[in-house]
Amino acid sequence: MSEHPPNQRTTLADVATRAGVSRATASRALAGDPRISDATRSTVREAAEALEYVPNLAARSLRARETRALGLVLADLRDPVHAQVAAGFELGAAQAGYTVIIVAAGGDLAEERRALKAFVERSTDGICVASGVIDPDDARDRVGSAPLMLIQPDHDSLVRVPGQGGDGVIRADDANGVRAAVWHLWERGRRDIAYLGSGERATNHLRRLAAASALKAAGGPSLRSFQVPDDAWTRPHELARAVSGDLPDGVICYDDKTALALLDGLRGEGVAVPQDVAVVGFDGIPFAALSNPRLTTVATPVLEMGELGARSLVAAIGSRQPPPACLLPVELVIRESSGGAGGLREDGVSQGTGAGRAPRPEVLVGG
Amino acid sequence: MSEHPPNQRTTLADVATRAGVSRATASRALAGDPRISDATRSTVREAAEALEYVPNLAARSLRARETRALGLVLADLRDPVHAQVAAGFELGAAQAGYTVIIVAAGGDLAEERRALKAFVERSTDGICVASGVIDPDDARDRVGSAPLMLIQPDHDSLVRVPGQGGDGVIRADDANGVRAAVWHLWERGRRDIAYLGSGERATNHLRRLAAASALKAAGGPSLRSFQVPDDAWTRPHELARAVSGDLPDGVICYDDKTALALLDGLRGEGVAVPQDVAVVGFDGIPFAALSNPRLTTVATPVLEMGELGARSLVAAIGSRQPPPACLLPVELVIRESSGGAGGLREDGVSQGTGAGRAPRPEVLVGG
DNA sequence: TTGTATGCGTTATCAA
DNA sequence: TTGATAACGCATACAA
Repeated sequence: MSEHPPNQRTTLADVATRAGVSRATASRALAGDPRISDATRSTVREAAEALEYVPNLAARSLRARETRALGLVLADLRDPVHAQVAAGFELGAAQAGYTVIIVAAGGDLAEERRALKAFVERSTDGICVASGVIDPDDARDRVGSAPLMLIQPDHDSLVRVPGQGGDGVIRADDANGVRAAVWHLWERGRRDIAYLGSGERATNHLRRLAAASALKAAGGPSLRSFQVPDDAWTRPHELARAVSGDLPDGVICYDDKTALALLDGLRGEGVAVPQDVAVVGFDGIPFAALSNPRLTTVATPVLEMGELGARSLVAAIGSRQPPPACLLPVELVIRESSGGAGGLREDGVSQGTGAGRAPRPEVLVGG
Repeated sequence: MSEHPPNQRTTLADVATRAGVSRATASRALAGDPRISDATRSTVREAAEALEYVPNLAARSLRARETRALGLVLADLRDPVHAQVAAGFELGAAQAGYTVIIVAAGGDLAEERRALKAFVERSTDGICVASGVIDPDDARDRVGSAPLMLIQPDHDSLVRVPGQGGDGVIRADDANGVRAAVWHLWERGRRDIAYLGSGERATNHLRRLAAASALKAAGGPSLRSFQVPDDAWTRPHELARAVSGDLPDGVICYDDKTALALLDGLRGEGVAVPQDVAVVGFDGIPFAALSNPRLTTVATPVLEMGELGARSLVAAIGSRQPPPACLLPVELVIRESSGGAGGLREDGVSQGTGAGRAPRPEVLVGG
């Protein structure tokens, strides 16, 4: 506390001095306090302008006990789905005047915990975990009194709790989407249907279970199942070989990345899609509409989920109520990889996910 | 300052009290100050543990004049390239113990300025603008004394300044990459080469100019040129129609999104790639390796650029030196859409960009 | 309508 | 080795 590196930032006190008023008055004037006379208000504003005053939010936060910042933990920004969620979250936050701190935890439990701790240290006004592997209850414990949202949590407890999940959980209706995919394949005459799973976590199990039960309900044989590692999509040959040995006539993939890689790999094997096998993806990333053949997929409203996450947090901050749970509808987008729309037009690519913005009660079919 | 919502967070004072020491001692003990006796240190640590003490970074920042936070402005997280840059930036920041505030400015100048202001208000220790449209000098003015990095700035001044650009500018060697693409097409016997530009900003012009001069240098005819809006990739038909009316035999696209959409659109028009026209993209996004035909592209080290951005900021913060400029090499990845590697093996998809991590002096060819 | 004084939770200075 | 105390920059309760 002695070296004055001469470029100290101008502070409220400087503004006050220049305007010839007290710090309190300067503060109130800039805050738009109605009790301040127009004359002083403009004097102060001019002084602030002239000195290029920028408020110090650390100080303000300390005093006001709010940071106007939200924390977002996610697995990996490189993944188009997570990036989309992040984009929506940032959008929702920005609209409400909040800034976003993002931590990529790589699907690692310890990292997720560290991220939560970082957010608590920074006193973020709200915290969101997207696709987290952390136990929701554990997460709730760690965030203290800050409102918490969980978007598509990937923890086992979710498999046991069908439907919405607890407070503050935003989920897509994965089960319904997978069901629609199975029905679609069934309707196209496919009977030897397989689920190609990637990763070993809860959402994967959930989707597999949904596929199995849908196939059973349709009166089909039991679901075939393939399981590949998380990063298998980076090795299309391997992916295709896993499936082509005993080729089903329909494959529902864990996600679009995997499905697109499978398409690529199958082409290498000389397997024709959809003639030899129909392929369905999951997520509805934009590139699913640009593949050859174009990919039939269960589109989830990822951007909307992120946006809703942020909005819910903001609402919870304002109301001091816990944010509600929400189950968002998904949409089966039928394209070439499963034989096409059959008379209906196919949908094109869009900036969004292909899913409608407004929650709708049923699984939608078509584009 | 009177209502005690009983769940006040435990503060350092609480820890000190419980440990029976002064706040100063508690602070030093937790900071690992060597002058504190082992006995008190552990007493304090236990107290902190027992009370689940979490330091308040706002207070610390206020006092210490550093936030250990970095600000990142980018256009849109939905874009795979920007998301990749963000991922690299977050990675580099996290490795150095910094957290990242991200603002998506949508390529809008006013938003970018607002973002910079927000970062200054939050006293981020360093600021990075990725693909910003803001004038670099303007940006430097606005960040005050905080170190600033610019990753692939998209401002006209960059067209005029070949090579590196000023301090703190990280660029990929776009011009060289485009040149390599032109040579590649030329070598494959393509003569009627076109550039398909998207957007109206500087990087687009830069790439077009590079293509034109390379074609001229090769002794070819003058470069044909198509220009489509930023979001044209969401309308593949339109994109294809723009080109197919007077079809060139080689097209270099502004980016991979556009190239992939073009592939899709051309398929609709019955145009064969690469037989009728060779297509080259730019960026090296993972899905470029999964298209059908797989996309030849100029791969840029996007993840590395983000990571380098963060590292450079951290270095600048430590050294109080302005961060240096850096021009990163790109890599022409030859795949099917331009006729394939011709004897060389083609590369597969990888998590990264396909470009080498270490800067290398020349444009690389092949996978 | 404005000013005075205090405290938000830390860390650093100085003294013991 | 530790403690008292003063800031950091701001917003507010209370006085005037």
